[in-house]
Amino acid sequence: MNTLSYGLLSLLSHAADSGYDLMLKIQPFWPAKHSQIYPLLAQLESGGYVQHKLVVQTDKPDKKIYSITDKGLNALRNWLTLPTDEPVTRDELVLKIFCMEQGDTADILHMLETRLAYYQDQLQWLQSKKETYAQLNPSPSLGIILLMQKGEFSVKADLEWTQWAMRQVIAHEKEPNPD
Amino acid sequence: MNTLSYGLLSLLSHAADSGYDLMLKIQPFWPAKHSQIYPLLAQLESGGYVQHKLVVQTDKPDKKIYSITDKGLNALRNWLTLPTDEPVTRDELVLKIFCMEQGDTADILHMLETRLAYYQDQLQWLQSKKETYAQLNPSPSLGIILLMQKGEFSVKADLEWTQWAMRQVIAHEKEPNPD
DNA sequence: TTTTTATACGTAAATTTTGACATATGACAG
DNA sequence: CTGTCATATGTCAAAATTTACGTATAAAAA
Repeated sequence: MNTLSYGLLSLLSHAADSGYDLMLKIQPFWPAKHSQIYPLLAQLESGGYVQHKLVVQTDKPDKKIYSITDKGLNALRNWLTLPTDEPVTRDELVLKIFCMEQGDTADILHMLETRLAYYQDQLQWLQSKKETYAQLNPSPSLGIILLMQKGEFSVKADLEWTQWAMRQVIAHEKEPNPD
Repeated sequence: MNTLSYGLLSLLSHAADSGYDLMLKIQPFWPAKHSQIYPLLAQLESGGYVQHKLVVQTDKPDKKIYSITDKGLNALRNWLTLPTDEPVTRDELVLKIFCMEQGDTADILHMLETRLAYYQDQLQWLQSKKETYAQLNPSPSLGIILLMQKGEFSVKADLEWTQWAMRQVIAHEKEPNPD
């Protein structure tokens, strides 16, 4: 039982879902491809943590709807009492910033612009999620509210940094020698 | 040539360094164990991107000091012009928050307290780094300044969220039924 | 009408990352 | 004087993750 397995159980503790949709929904929290999700769900099922029923669809391919079992819920509750790993972030951009003096200012600015657009998309996505969730759900889950807020705090800080960094890079280019 | 390889070249573009110290220095940007660093440095050397000389020490074990070659610098400069991967963050805490309703409030609060201490340590480390760097270096590298600021923006946002989340959890516990 | 996109599942190979095992020196604490 | 810690390098196995290969349906776009 690795962290991704618990992540899947965590999603399933809210509602039963297909492997395909679990894969889509877990992306913001723990990026994983379907080639990792499907075998893991089979493994969880063989361990008795989840079970599935086949749902036949006419407009789309048939799917397997997984639901969490009592054993799965117990495993989840126990996991919540265990020490929590520190977060891990890997960002190619920071490695490039570290040696930015080696490259052209235009390339660095282009990289920062692309990243800015990425963060803006993220923020828009978050805010639309927030709206639709508030509309659909009368008594929202505290956990989901906390997570949406975490995302917003984080992306806004990244967004501000990117804009600040772009200004710094431009200022540095215009005034390379202050004497 | 994967991202970690470029990360090592990026560090080496500032100064020659040992595998051990490169391993320590790259942690904040791209976590990696020495078992990953040493073979990669050997691979980079066989590719002609870096070279090393043995430095004999009396008080400590001997070490290999790696330096970047012209070929390495060219590879680094080319890398700066290529598209940049999106950042990847994996945080067990957010998966736990998602199903926090399944556990005890005390366990969740304990998790958040531990995380709070972690972020406070990070912030302290960053600010001490900032000071020592400013003192040691008369003309600081723009890249390093940008990165230290990025870290500070990010950790401060995480810190604020954690404190906010703890207040939310406490409020939610005290007033579970508003009617 | 052909191609692309989204849905939906699956496996196999390659890459990346972690954890364990291994050795060695000097300092420092118990 | 014995164990632990920081330094320093290395290999090997296992686990986690990504990329590629593979099938299939239906809608939408080109």
